[in-house]
Amino acid sequence: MESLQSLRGMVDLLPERTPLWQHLEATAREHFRRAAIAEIRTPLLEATELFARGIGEATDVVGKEMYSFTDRGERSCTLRPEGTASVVRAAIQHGLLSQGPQRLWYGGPMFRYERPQAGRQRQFHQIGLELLGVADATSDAEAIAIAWDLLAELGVGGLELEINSLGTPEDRLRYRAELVSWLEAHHDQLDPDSQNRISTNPLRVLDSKNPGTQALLAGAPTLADALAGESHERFAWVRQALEALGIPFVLNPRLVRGLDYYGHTAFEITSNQLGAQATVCGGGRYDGLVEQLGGPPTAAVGWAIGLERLVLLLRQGEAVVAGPAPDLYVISRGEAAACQALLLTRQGRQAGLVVERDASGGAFGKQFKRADRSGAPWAAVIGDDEAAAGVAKLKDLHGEQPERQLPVLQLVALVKESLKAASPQL
RNA sequence: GCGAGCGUCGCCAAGCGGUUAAGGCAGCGGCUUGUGGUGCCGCCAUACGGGGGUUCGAUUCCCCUCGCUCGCCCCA
Repeated sequence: MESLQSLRGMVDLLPERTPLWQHLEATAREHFRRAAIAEIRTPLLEATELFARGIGEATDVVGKEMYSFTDRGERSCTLRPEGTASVVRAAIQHGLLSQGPQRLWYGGPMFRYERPQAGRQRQFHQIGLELLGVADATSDAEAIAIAWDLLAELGVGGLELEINSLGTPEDRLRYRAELVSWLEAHHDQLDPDSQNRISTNPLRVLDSKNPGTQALLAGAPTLADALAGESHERFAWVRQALEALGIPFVLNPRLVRGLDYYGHTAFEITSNQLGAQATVCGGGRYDGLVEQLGGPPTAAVGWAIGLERLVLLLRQGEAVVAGPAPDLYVISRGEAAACQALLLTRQGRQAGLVVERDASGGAFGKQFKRADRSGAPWAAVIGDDEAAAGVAKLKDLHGEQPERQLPVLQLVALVKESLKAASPQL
């Protein structure tokens, strides 16, 4: 038989890696708990229209990166490419917004049909925060602070927070018109990609990586100049709040987010150690989205962290999280002994111990070899004699304590005692 | 969607036109038929991603294809 492989861009997370992921998820959960943010879980599959309306028809994500198909009921369905649209949809659908501001987080897989490369997969994982129904500038800073502190606690160094203001929809419309006419006037000096974007998504020309274009852009009208006075004031408040919190940031007037729903504050947290995909966390304010998806006018701000990229950074810092070693490794030989060993194993587990049982039935020598490799401090040995007597031998694998023979319940209690002595906080 | 590099055992990796296709790690078995961590011995790719071609002969050269990796685009 020909063997099968996972689909392109779909990655298996092997047992060696899962402890690190669990650590990361647990840390994130704890930060959300302390920030009084509740978890929301929404389906992976949504109506295609949700993303078309929410993210924007003209964006790359919607235009060419979605996993869409028609189901048996002739509905166009899409595997979610991001989390915000679903969360907003759920909040509207269940009337959450009439119950006051919603502080929500989510996590899980997202799907985008792209060419895989460093820090980019077709199925990838995000955790994200959405604050719905909060309009004040300090909430923007609060959202950023939660992300910043989480990344800091995980031990990710060398991060940079970049912020910008995209202003109101009117600001952007006005600026867009200015920029387009300027770009058209300089059409011949632009790189081909940027020339195309004049008609598709002119704001994105601003963060072109083409050096010639970047140099040229120095003379282009800036978004900051196009902002109305109120937008300016609002952005000043956000910066002031960040300063008050002691969170360092750099202004990046060229920072333009690729999803249509962003306005006012936009930010990214980047690392120079990630290769081409430098953004670990991206987010901003999206005051118009709820209404656009059929809900009441609702101000909102949020972000998402890419877990694969985070893991990349953590692994560079050698932040290795070891899997758990068992407290007790159970060895047996013979049918009656195996049964007794299983009983001991279960009693140990019921008492809260981590117990691994060797089911090979092989030579004791081999079983001890595996016991040693498991890292367990104790081994319990049951052969025919012990099985007949209803006892087990307890062997100290790390220390020098002599081997003892005792009834299984006492053995479990003894191992528990020894662990308590080793780490009193248990 | 475009560009570049790479594909030899579960992992790392030599071989670069004729080899029994090295070696290391892991795994399995034994020395040690009931006691580990060391050591020693044995086993572990008719097979070099797949398909064509060139050649007396191809893992080694050429073409196609698939996959991986990195970059562009885009984004977390």
